[in-house]
Amino acid sequence: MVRDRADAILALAEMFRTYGFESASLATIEKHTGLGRGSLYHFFPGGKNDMARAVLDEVGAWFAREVYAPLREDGPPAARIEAMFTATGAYFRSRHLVCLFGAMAIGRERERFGDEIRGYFRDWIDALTVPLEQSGAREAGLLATDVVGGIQGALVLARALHDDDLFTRSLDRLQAQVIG
Amino acid sequence: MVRDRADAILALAEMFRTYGFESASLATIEKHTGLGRGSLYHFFPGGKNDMARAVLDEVGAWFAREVYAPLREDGPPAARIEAMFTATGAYFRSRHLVCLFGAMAIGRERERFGDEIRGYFRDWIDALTVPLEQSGAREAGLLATDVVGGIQGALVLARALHDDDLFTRSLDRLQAQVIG
DNA sequence: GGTCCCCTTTACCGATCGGTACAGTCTTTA
DNA sequence: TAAAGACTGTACCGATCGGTAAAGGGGACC
Repeated sequence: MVRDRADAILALAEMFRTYGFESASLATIEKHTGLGRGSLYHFFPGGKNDMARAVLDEVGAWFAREVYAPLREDGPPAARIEAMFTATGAYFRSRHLVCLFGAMAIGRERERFGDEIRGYFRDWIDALTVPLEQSGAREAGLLATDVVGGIQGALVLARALHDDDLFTRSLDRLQAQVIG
Repeated sequence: MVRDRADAILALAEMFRTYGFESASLATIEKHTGLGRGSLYHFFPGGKNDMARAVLDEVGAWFAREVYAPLREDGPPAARIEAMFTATGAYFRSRHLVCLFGAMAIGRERERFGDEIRGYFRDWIDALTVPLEQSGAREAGLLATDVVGGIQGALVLARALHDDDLFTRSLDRLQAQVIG
């Protein structure tokens, strides 16, 4: 089960997606991670704040590595954009259609983690702008904003309507909209 | 200040937008509404659950009256769609760019208020589908889904980036996309 | 004036909150 | 084998949580 800090971070991320950051109590965290209070405060001396920061770091690093960096690589822009949709689609589908940064942006956590949230979306939009521009799109920056926003909206709507396929099909339409 | 139940509901809605439903404590609610605990439980015998349901009812009724119904009226479809963007844009801009239903869809409140959340978005999409279809759009239902999702995404992104104008401009682009 | 009813105030409840303290148990290293 | 450091279990802390009980205030109506 949970063996070290890295494992704990993954379990915490899953928890925060399910319960939300503020509503995830330490008792619930203990139960879901299998870690006692002493262990939790050993790995995260700052308590829940440290846990959230570690989770956001992990997720942010994943996106930087698996999404943002590939968007800037060489090769056909359309293929890179398609890879982004594939990667992010699979990511959120296997994570209850919750984007932790998006959820925190909507809630009060925005005050505490504003910089991390802003950085996540800024980096995503900036990275997506690159291949869009290379593929000859006018206003690539605005288009990238609409695509990232469209993905976030699809998450909200799919969760609201309990319709996982809606998310998949929305992403398909977004993709078709930017690459023929 | 808060004189009756209707006033209280407006104050509660403002509170839930700021703090989120689960994180808004009764102490905070007392302070923001100016109502004592006895008064709150007099107006809302079921506690926070009743408060949330009353708030969702009020918001839902507002959208039904000010957004969904006008979308189904007579007249030029494009004008009705434009009116929807104007009304919802002004609504969310004056409410901290938070959609209570969207926020609850992302969070754990979805379990408790799933029917209300689902109804809100279903009604919105269904109503928007009408003028889109009348204006000759192919796949009007899917287009309506994308527009409603786009608005939700714009809310998330604008809050994440602390950029109110981003919300306005995103809505402008969405509008231009569906009505020339 | 008396009586009802809507609303409010206040005190209180057990449960749970996030966090701390600290002794104890492993595993690693010398 | 001994010491050290990484990790864990448990008891505990004051504060706050959502909710309840009951007495009192203040008009409206008879």
